[in-house]
Amino acid sequence: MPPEDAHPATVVAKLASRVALGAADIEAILAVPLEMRRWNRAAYLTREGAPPGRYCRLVGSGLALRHKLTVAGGRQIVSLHVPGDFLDFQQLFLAAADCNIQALTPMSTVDIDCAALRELVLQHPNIGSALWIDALIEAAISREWTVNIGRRDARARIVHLLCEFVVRMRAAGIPENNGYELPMTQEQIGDAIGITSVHVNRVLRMLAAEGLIRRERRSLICGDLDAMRSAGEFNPLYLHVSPAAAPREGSGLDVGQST
Amino acid sequence: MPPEDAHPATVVAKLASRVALGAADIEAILAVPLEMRRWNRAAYLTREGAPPGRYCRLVGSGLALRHKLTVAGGRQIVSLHVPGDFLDFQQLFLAAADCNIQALTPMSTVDIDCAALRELVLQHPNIGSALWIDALIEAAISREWTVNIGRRDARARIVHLLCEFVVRMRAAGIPENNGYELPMTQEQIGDAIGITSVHVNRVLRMLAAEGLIRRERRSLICGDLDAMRSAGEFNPLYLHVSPAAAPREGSGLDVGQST
DNA sequence: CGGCATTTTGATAACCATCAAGACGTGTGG
DNA sequence: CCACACGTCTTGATGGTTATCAAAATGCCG
Repeated sequence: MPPEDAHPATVVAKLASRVALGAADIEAILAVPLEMRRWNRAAYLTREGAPPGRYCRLVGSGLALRHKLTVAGGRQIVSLHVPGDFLDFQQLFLAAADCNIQALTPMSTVDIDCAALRELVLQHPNIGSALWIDALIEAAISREWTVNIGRRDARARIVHLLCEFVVRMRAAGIPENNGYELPMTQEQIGDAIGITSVHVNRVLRMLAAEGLIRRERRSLICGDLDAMRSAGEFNPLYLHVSPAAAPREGSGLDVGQST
Repeated sequence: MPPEDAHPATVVAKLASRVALGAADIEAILAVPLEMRRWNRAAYLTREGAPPGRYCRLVGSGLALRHKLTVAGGRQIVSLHVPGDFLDFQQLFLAAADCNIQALTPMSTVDIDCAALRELVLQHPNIGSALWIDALIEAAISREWTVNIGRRDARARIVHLLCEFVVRMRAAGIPENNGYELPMTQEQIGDAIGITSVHVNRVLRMLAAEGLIRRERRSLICGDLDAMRSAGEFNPLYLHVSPAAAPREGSGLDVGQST
């Protein structure tokens, strides 16, 4: 399933989706050395506390996540990353990673030399803007996760997670194939929304019984999107997807302004 | 209590704390028009959904917070901001605010013209780096809040919040006066860590009975810092405070590398 | 001094965690 | 191709943490 998409065009396309690039920008990007790397499921790309590595990576194909472990042995997944997402801006400017980065599925990354990318960001305003936008959206997503975990019940949390996943996959340009499958185990879902896998199981079968979701193998699929949106209190404003990029009115997950 | 500290030196000092500035950088900063503004307690600086305003602000004195409201009427505070913190990088690059910004105490902000700051960030690599560092640390804090809310019980959550507050105030250079007072109501504390004010009350009196914290008026004060750190599973790595900036070994809140 | 926000306390119930054990599936190796 | 092993899912029983509701006490501010 993961394609062989590791060339510079990936990076150009990613940045161009955020901001208009000039010829000089594109030339500069193409001049930066890139590498593609493949990762097995569950492979660690970075560990908490590790000093910056040589590369700053973005997801080429597949899915990644970041998580932190608590002293008590608990685990909290703090973010999910779809193709096109940068994984570790921290590498560029901070002295240590504050969380673990792990492959959720078999995946590939496009690895950019940190020093070169830092130059690109700091010397080319358009590229700098594009990365700023990415980082700020990531921060907004993180805040919404906090809200989700802090102020919604288990049912709404799961639904909200799924809604966000669908909108982000669409915005990333991943073609839909009878819905998007979220390939997480029930334990991983629990770790993402702050409940136990046992409770995830019970809520999931309730949702399936209601027809809100479908379940296949190790995956979840959105069923009734409109119902999902209201059940999950989902308002995609925080994803800052441009209306142009958000496909299909009436699909139940429009990007509107409503409060 | 809030001083009259709105001149450019505040901004220079803030940025210089993150990265070494050259003469040209400082000159550029000093050339940017600044304004100081005062806010009453509970005043809204920004509302969710609002388009970018003219100014990007940083806290001069006092405390601010950001929060989001849920459809069900709940409220989640997603961040707390101490003097020196930038409040809304989003203004610079995104089309709408994704959460509300509100004054926790009477406070002042240093307001920087957005266009001018954007120029500064994109044209001056050192200044760009400084803001990147700030934004990345803010993101790391947001992730830790997610962990706190998702995977710790009410007692540890409160203690963790207090520990973080102390370290951040110290790092911000706020002089300590028999400990730092966190001036939040029990309802606000509940909204920050995802529990109800009633439960906050019960946990708070337990903590006070143990001597872990002191309570005065509408404030909380750290008592036994070493005990706090372990009770809150607090590891300040994620705050990325440079060891040099972290005062006083043995104070119980050292910035170490331990997992 | 009065009004209002905040804190406090108690009683009850909901939601979710925990523990345990069995069923199911999926991938691997013989 | 089958058998086995292991991860994942499922289910039940029980208990704990926290929410909810209500009301009184306290303290702050004008």
